[in-house]
Amino acid sequence: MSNAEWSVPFLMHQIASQVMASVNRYARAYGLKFEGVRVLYRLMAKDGRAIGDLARLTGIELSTLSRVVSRMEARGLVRRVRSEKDARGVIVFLTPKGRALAQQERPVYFRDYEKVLLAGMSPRETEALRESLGRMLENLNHRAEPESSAREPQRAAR
Amino acid sequence: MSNAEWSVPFLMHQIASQVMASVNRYARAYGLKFEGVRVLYRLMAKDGRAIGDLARLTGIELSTLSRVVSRMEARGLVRRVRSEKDARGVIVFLTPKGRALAQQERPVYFRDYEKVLLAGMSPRETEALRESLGRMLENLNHRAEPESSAREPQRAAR
DNA sequence: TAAAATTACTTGCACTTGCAAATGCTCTGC
DNA sequence: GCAGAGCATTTGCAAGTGCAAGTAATTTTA
Repeated sequence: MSNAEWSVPFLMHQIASQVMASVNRYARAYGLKFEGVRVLYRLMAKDGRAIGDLARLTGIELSTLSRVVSRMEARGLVRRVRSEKDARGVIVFLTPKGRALAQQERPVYFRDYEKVLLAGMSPRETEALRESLGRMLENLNHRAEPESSAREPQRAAR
Repeated sequence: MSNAEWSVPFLMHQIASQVMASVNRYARAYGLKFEGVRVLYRLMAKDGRAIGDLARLTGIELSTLSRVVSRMEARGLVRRVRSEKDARGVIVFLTPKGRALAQQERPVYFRDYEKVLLAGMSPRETEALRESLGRMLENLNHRAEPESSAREPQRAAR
């Protein structure tokens, strides 16, 4: 029975957090972090989204995302517009500047990091990997917490 | 050409950060976060490690880790001992309490989260996945930043 | 063998985060 | 058509984070 540090969740975390740290260092030059980059790309795929939709799509916590968007807005990458249909909601749009940045930096995240990670793998292997990742994401979204299997955290050690 | 949000680094991040958030919520009951859990497990595999080694192993930033260890120490889970061989170094040991906690909670992270992620996959598929993850981790550790492929971040937009 | 460089951590600081509470809208039932 | 419930988002606050600058010990170098 191998070490917990080699379980899939830990491996994923290890890899993802290293990539994220690297992206953060890189993206600092234009005032973004990984989360901001992700928002940019989501808006590239479909512009004009509610904050809550972005949060659900990216898995970023709502209040965090609200502030991420604020910073992006301050940098002129996106713009908030109060929804006309429902004045509670805020719709986020890319500005031309934001669009240009996404276009310009896309290869870095989309191709370069992927290239590093997938180095030495066969197309068959990367295809299988991509599929497994998709599956895991679905699994997560359908059953977020693993309370299925056990007790609640009941110790109030705080 | 598909969307950047479906590239491997992004997928990994999405999955890992959701798991991490879930672990954080769960582990809060006994005052830990994912990083603390990881330290616990690393020490279970081999007790008595230098802070720097732990940082390298886990990929956690050194100063962050130093403080993670401080908090764990304050909770009585680990103990710092100044190294005798090299008085610059600090060796971190599990306390009985820390060991007990790791033992008790291991299934949650080791089995339960893995179960959620891997639901519906064949043994063959999970084996391939595990191998791919290992490969990616190696790739990262051998070539951390993707500056290989392109320009430096030269805009000083700050 | 003493200054200089290096290593191993820790700390100060400015900033970011997540939760909980607040704000400001909209819908429901009566 | 208005009180109360329910949403979408923002904000206050108490931690936590990463970088840069310390501190302290060791190794290198001249």
